[in-house]
Amino acid sequence: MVEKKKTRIKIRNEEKILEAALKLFSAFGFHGTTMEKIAELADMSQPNLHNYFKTKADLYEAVLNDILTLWVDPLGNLDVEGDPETELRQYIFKKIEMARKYPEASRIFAGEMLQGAPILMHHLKGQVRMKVKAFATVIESWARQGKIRPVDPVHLVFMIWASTQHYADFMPQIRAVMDVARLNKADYDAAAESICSIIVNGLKP
Amino acid sequence: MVEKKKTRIKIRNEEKILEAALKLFSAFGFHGTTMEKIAELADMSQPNLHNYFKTKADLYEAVLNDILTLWVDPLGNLDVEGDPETELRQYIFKKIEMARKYPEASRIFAGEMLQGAPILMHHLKGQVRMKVKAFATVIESWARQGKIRPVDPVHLVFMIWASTQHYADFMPQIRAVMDVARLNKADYDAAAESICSIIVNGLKP
DNA sequence: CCTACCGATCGGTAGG
DNA sequence: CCTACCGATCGGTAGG
Repeated sequence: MVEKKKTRIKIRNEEKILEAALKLFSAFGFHGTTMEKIAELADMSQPNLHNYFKTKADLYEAVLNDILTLWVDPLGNLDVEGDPETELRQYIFKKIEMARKYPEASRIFAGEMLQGAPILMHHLKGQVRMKVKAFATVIESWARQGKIRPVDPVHLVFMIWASTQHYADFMPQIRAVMDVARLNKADYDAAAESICSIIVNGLKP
Repeated sequence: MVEKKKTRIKIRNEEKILEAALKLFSAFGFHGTTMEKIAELADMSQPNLHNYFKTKADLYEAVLNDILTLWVDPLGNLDVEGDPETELRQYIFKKIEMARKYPEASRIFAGEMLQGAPILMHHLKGQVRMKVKAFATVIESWARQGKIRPVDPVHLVFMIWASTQHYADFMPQIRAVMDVARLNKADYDAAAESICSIIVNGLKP
């Protein structure tokens, strides 16, 4: 059997396809992306893609699943024992950093939302809701202890997610308004700092 | 000439087409929407659409232009003479109300952003930047007068836009997390109230 | 993994 | 404003 060699190439190719697909799907959406373009970017023939992913829809789902772990998981959680200011700052900076490092992932999720999240709905009701519940528990505990002002934790988490992901999803508007060709790390940090200062101060008792 | 009668029907049909196109483009994107489907929803034959809009791209642009006035304009502005809390509350509630009443408009803009805003870029560098400049002037004036804490006005306005539009653009996630089939007016108001309280308190000197 | 190719869909036009 | 239809594109398969 020469399976070993084949398998290594297969794995490499699968990665190349997923990478190319992520870039194109995030930039042009599902219907705006052709298998031909993905094949081109992955440096393969178009029919060959179907040896790795049966259909275009399968490939799209694979891309979504691929980034789901990367997107939802490493977010971590607030430590109820920690100081609200420190914990929230950490959380917000982590989110901004993800918008900076993985803008395609952010955009593909946003695109899914805009279209009603047909594929992601299942995860939204599972993983994502759990994340929010955990977040809410900590916020409510802090409020009870008088460490922060009482606030609806669900709207708070939406506010944080929206404000941070905005820097990936609405990039063209941000570049146009700020009049820069590209945002550098300092710009993202300044954004995170602004968001932090408003939210942290906004939650002071 | 029977032009008068014809014109009236033509105007009515054009409206029907634009309405149908807005719904479908916002739900499925440009490439995910077919002229056939638009025709169906507008209750006309597909070839007849081309009598009103030469190409699909033209129709799409017409939809964008149509909502641009509705979206950017009536936002109004902050009154520098006014009380920061009152003014910001009004602004945020107006934005949430727009997300509630015109979610399709919000989503079509978001979709455009995700794809790099090829058509909207011109307006982003014009109208939208002007709006931000005007907003920034008021914020900075308030900060100088000591009415609010100094804060980067650009990041502040992005924060407000992102947080409010989120309730239109990320509807599926919001419904899944809140575990409701539909958000009613009270839900939107509660969201606006949460956003307001954090931002207004966050800006207190 | 490639060449060749099919069937379906879609935007747009002709012609009345 | 309709019927009929064309040309191009695209996802996917056959067969080797």
